[in-house]
Amino acid sequence: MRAATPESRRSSPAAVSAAEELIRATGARVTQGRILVLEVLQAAGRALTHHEIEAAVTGPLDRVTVYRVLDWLTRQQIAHKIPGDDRVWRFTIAGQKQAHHHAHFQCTDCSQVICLDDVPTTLRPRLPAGYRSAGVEVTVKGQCKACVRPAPRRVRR
Amino acid sequence: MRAATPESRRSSPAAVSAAEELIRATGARVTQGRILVLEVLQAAGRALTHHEIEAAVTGPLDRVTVYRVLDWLTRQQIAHKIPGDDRVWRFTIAGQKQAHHHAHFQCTDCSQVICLDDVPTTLRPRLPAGYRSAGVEVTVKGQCKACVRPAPRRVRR
DNA sequence: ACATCTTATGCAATCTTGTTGCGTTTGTTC
DNA sequence: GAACAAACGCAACAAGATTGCATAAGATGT
Ligand SMILES: [Mn+2]
Ligand SMILES: [Mn+2]
Ligand SMILES: [Zn+2]
Ligand SMILES: [Zn+2]
Repeated sequence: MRAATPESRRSSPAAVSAAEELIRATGARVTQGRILVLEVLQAAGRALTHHEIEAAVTGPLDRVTVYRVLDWLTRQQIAHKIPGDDRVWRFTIAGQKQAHHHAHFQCTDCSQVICLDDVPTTLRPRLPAGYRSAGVEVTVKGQCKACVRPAPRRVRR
Repeated sequence: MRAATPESRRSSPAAVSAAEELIRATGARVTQGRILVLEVLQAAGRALTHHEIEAAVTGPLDRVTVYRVLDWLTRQQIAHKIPGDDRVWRFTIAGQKQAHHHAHFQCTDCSQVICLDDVPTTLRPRLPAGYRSAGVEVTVKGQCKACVRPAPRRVRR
């Protein structure tokens, strides 16, 4: 809150990270786990699996805690939780503009997911009587940059 | 193949069911498991989970066999395999017209899936350089008829 | 700085969905 | 019916995710 706690050991630019700020704004506790996981998500340019997040976090953080932090971030709408064709959840930070209507790309080879922020999902599909629409999800299937190469390699998860 | 077989609408044990016909046409073996599972899918008006199919099959049929039959039906393109937000695959028979481009509806409350045959999925999203599109999947999220009622009940799987 | 209260965490156990290996049964062809 | 390959049943396995509970750590007030 107040200006500067003298915290300059870090090579990172901000004394209080953007992640920390975001978490504090929710009113909930600002914990190490939440900061670390959110920073990983913010640094990634794509959707990450639980495994990838756990591996990317600096220092030890329990598997279950990562699950719980991700669940919390999703409930706070700070993160997106995306189901994949490999039955693995992936998570991204939820930018402001991409709040509701945006599409995803998922690679049919390695299952990686990225957000396609500029794809308009303005369909208005006709539903059967009694059904209520709350939004449309568009997922482009195909090959990502890495997998479109001559010898498509199966990325190990 | 020819027009000949008149569709008897009887649900009584037919001499040769439509399911049996379809399976035989693939050239593979016409087994009890395949017939039973396919008949269940044909009778259902929506996408079914492995659990639902196993329960709906008359007589004992091993869990694993149901998985293998569903996998076979999918490879034969007789069935669709649809990923759900609850990490559970669902299966529908693949009608002729809905062969490739059609949308799905998934209920945010009970996770049920139905096919929306008449929704055009004609978007052509712009992908990052190097990415290759192989099709677009459109899923409408919302509440199904059962869950849109005054007291939305969580359907137990 | 300390005491206190609340919430989040670590760890083990458990659950759920789906897969694999292998010996036995069944469908098809001759 | 015999022979052969394909499919099946069963048990074990695997991976992702969840739950229960004792302990640790964040927040708040003094
Ligand atoms: Mn997204
Ligand atoms: Mn379908
Ligand atoms: Zn890929
Ligand atoms: Zn529903």
